[in-house]
Amino acid sequence: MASTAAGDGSRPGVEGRRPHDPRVVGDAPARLRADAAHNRRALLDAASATFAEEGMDASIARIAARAGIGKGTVFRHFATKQHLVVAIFCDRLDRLADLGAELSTAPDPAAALSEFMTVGVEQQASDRSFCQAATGDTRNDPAVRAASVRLAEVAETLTARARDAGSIRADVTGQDVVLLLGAACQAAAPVAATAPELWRRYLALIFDGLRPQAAHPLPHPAPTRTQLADEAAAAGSAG
Amino acid sequence: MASTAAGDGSRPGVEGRRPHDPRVVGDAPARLRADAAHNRRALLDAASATFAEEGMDASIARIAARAGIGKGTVFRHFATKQHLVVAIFCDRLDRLADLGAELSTAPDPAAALSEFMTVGVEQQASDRSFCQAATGDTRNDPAVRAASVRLAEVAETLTARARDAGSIRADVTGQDVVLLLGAACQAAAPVAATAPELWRRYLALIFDGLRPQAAHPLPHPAPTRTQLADEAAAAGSAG
DNA sequence: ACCTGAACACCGTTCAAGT
DNA sequence: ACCTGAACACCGTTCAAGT
Repeated sequence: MASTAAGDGSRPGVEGRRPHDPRVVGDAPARLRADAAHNRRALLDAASATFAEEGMDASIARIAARAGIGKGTVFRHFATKQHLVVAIFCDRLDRLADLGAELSTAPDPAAALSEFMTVGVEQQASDRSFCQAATGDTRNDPAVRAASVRLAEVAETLTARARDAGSIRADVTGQDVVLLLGAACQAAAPVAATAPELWRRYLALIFDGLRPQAAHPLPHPAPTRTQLADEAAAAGSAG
Repeated sequence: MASTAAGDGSRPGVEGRRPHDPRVVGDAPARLRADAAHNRRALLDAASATFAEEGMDASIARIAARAGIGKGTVFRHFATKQHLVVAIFCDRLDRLADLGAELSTAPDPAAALSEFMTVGVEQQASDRSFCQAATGDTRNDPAVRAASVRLAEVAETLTARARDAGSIRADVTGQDVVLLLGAACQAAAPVAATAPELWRRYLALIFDGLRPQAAHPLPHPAPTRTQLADEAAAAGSAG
């Protein structure tokens, strides 16, 4: 339905791996032939919509058909289904970070933080694949980690401003805020079909927990900025 | 590793479907032959441990091998992989409900609710399949719905006591409490490998949101007790 | 350089043959 | 009544053949 697109094709470096693979590893936007660029865009659009509707286990065949391309073409653009998921997931994170950056100069810090969180949860709640990707191996991908770090930095700016204004307790970080987006989404997920706006309730409840009025000492320190990177190593050695 | 078991085989009715299938649909514990009962137990133990370690996409072949039985035997006991997941998931829910029932007569209502939530999140945080099951189609299974309803009722008892004692805000229900368990778990999940106890931080943060001190009006009503049942119908017609 | 569908490997599920 | 592994269908991935 929605013609919303994932990515703009400007970061195709990380995914494909073939003998004559034209894609580069840096952020230089490798020039694609016109038909390839068109197919890539159609693929990302189809995948984005299909994953949102059906979750991460939607089949590649369905996505390829929806995009009007052959199955093989999917794997020319993305070495693996996982890489395709990563590209879309990163795009969502980037978009939210962009919004956060805009909001970081808004006049009311508490309202800005609230708006940021609201959009973040809304984005996740309408996408069946988002929570799956956030929990699964997807988060260990380098590109996802990079996008996550940037998102956490933007969130930290928003959080610091709200904290300085006294709207938010002192012991909460931007990383906390980002992680709590998934929390609100997950709480509402089991009843999403009958109460699609329920996430607003749990976001509000969680936001009340961020306020200074009810603050009790937290039993565990906030995750560090590099902990997500360590996470990948830990997962690798554990698997 | 752990010899923890899922279920006690006393509710085998819902899953299997074969020509000479001996299992009944009610709660009468169909008498299994000694070898069948033994295999069933081994299967549940192996599946419980494997799903916890590797998540829901662990292969049936691995589980069967771990249990020391043939692949075919798995499907004699559970018509589908999903049914196996359901059996284990229900058992987790039941165990938590049991704990809640015990805690409902504890002297300190707020401490009892906190203890209930702590054990609930702890259980989920150490099980890679739990969040997946809570988000996926698993929750639409009738047996899961029944277990969820019972869990919500127990939680409501605990919540009502804490509410009456003035420890918890008036607009929060037992259903909310149950859904927020998944929230705390999900928030911590992305960093679980490097900070396995991080969920304590988010549970504490969420619990602070339940206190009356920071309460602001909630923008959405609590889910109703029957909403989970409606959920299954909605999901069915939508798919 | 890029596209494609046939071919391969893997996994959930079925079933005929065993005890 | 129950167990088992070979057989089937499906899906992610590869690759030789096309333009």
